Amino acid sequence: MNPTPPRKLTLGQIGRATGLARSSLLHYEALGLLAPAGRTVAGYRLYGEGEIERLRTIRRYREAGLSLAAIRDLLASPGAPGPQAGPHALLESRLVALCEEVERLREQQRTLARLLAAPEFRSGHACQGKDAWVALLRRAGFSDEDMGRWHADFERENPEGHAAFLASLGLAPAEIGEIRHGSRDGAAP
Amino acid sequence: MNPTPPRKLTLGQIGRATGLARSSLLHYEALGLLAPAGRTVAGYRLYGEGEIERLRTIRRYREAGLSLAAIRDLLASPGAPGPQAGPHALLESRLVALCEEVERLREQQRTLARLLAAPEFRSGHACQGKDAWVALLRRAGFSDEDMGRWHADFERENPEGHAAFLASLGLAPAEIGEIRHGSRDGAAP
DNA sequence: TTGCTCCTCACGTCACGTGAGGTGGC
DNA sequence: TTGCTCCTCACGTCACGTGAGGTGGC
Repeated sequence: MNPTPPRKLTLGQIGRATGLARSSLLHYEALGLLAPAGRTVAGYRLYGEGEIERLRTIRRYREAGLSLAAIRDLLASPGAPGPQAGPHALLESRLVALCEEVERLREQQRTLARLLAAPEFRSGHACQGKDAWVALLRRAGFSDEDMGRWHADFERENPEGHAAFLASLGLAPAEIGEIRHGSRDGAAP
Repeated sequence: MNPTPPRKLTLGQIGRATGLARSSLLHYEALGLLAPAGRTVAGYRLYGEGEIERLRTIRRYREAGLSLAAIRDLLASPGAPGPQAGPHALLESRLVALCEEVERLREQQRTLARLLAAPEFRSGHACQGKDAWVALLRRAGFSDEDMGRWHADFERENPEGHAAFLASLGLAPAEIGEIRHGSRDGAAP
């Protein structure tokens, strides 16, 4: 008669089933995000289908970078209650905030490239040429446009330093002038 | 004779001079990154030119996203000692690691967009149309190419969901087919 | 005397990770 | 009996932020 009673999982089992660490699950429990469905006589936590679903939802939100506090609010709100603070608005604001985060990291990359271009770092080391430099920036995710912007910023804030750096890459004077002042008159894409 | 004895600064003053919070300076001191040049009789910390320079260096590295431990190592190493772990290699590896960070955040953005495109979030709310949706993704830093990739991923992993979402934006069937299957035969860039 | 700055603990933040010391189940 | 899993504290991580309670300097 009973259509296979739903199998209950222990902590480690539900962790593996949802791809979360045991410590994470215990942490969620401590925060009131997720309680086990019950316990065995020995005190082992037991979880059912509902908990698995809830954990999958939590995991999705975590992958979207939401804080556990935000997730608690989202799971608590039935539909879309408040005027501004509904779940929809929360996800939207996170989406836009991530854009600012990305911009911050890209700024850090530009700062690092500037540090690496400084004489202290260019001298002692095995002095790399242009190709190695470009390859490094490519690995760092710089597009052609990013590189152009980076050179323009460098030129604006420290023209002599920029020139010295380009020379240290082993570039010919003509090429240096082109990069510094973008005299690409004759070239058509 | 004395060419103006170098003015010593207190904690708050050097904080303002370098753009760092008092708590940060105290923290750096606790970690052994920066010690005051001396103290007044009353115990006030006093900093000189050397400390200002050192703090500016620390700040530059922090802006590049280096950890305080990494900065300690950088400031301790005289030139480029080890085989791999020199300052140059450290900055390079951070530069590349940031690229992976950026990719992670962009992945979070795609996840969020998928969540916002789900029926739960499309229904209850004031159902926005195509323009509002595109504007949101633009604000989040999505390029045309990013949007194209996002739709392609969505289509691959959940074709019906994708179709339903596009319909909920108020698009015409022809437009929907175009986005789903990229039938842009007649268009030339 | 009134603000302002400075001092030294010491605890909080965030999402867990990592033992320590002990027990249950096959 | 041997592994394996589970339990409950409790402290560590990272770079600070934030008081609490008290003192110096103009």
